[in-house]
Amino acid sequence: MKILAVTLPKVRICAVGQWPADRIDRDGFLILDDVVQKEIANIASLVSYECGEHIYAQEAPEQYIYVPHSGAVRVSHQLADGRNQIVAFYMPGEPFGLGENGVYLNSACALTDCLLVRVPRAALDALCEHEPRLQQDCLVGAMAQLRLSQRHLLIVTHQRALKRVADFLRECSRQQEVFDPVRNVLSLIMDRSDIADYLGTSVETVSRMLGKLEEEGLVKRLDARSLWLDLPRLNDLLDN
Amino acid sequence: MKILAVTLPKVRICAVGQWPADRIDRDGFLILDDVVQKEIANIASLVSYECGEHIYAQEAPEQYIYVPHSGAVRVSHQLADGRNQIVAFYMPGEPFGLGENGVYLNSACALTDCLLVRVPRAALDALCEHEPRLQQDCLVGAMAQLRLSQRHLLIVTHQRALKRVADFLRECSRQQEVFDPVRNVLSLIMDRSDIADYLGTSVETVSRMLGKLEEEGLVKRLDARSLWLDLPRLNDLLDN
DNA sequence: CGAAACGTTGAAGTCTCTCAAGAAATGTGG
DNA sequence: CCACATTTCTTGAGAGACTTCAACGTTTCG
Repeated sequence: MKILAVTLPKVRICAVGQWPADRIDRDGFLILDDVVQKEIANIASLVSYECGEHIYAQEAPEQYIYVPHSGAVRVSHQLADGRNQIVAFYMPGEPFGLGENGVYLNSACALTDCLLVRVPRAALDALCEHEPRLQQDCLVGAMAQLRLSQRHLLIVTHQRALKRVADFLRECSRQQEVFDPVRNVLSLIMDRSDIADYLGTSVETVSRMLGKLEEEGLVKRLDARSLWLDLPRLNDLLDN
Repeated sequence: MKILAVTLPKVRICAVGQWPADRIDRDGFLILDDVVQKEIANIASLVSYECGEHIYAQEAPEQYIYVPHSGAVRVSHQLADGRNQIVAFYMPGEPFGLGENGVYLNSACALTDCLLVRVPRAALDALCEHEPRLQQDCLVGAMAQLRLSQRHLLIVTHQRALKRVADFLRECSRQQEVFDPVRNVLSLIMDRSDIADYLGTSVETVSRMLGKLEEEGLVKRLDARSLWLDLPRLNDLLDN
């Protein structure tokens, strides 16, 4: 981890579908007014992590909220028996760092090299006290995460492995950072075991389901991390 | 559904473990200051539902936030194939009514006869604008729900059916409304299929796992809805 | 009392996991 | 740049858990 001493870039918060249209800029990020941006800049810092580097650990004191500026982050929960549930992957603009009773609930790890905006929680809370607008944005953000979490639950409990994998690919293809809509090629930023841990299954099953999707022609493995997708047919599969 | 024309009781919001100790009263509810209570009373109404009655439907316009005053509520999500995932059960003091893009994400149904405090969302949003304290309480509440949802995911994906059922019983036994700690008897308010849909399994499996727990002496079925529990041994099972 | 809903139990079948081995990709040192 | 080690991915086979289908017992309620 390195704290960068450059001026903080504007905090960009991913906002599509959550906020009213007049609060979203053309890139799909939330518009914060200049005063708030400035006040955040006063308390936040920009930090960089290398691929694979640990950001915080489950049970560690909950000090910061993070917002990725570039790169991607994996947040997961370790169980007593050593298994691992990936709670979510975070892309630029998606805040993470949920705690409970002052400690982090999960651990976070850099999936790629990344730059994060890091905001001390206490200072953010204080700032929210006299910036109701920001407070509300936090609420809207938390509810968005709740919806995602509920959706995750639905997919993982009520779909067979094949659909889970297909759904995962579709969700990934929504992230413009990793999907080339011209060639229809998805560049996975995570390995098979991350996918398995996210979907609540095993690496072998993920691999087999990719094989099955490939047999059916819905997917083609260009290499392990690059997948050509037939999105219309994936949608068909998932919606019926 | 019946709208009751009595004076609104104090809104009581379940708060244990989420808010600082000085904001929680002796019964474990959140203390709202009198001004806020009054303003909520101005916009809220008290409504009653009979057991089994429908409260709102998935996809219906998101009009209200509800807080149970008495009774219990089941919130579930219907899938295209007709299956059902129960997202959560709500007991007195636990607000529910999550939406997205102006429509409810799930449907809600009265599990028992119940009284609910019903707050129009628009009015609540407006009230929050000049009551930062209330806004913050909403945020804290949303994060609590997010934690619950993540926990639900962990249990359902990473535990075998036996432990899922055991965990479910333990969680239920935390609700003083349904657990008699003297006799160690849990009164289930939901039927087997609700439990199955909550745990992402089938009624038959729930029944079999109860049988297995009973064989081991961790549970005794007094009747279908009344279970004697050996909590220490249930904890043992779950923590190892 | 009889019908209907709910709960339990049994048996067969399916899906997924685990274990194991081989293939492909990645990295390292000469 | 190549040989080798290591990691990651894929594929196969057997075992185990859960689901589904079916039947039967129990409770509830008109």
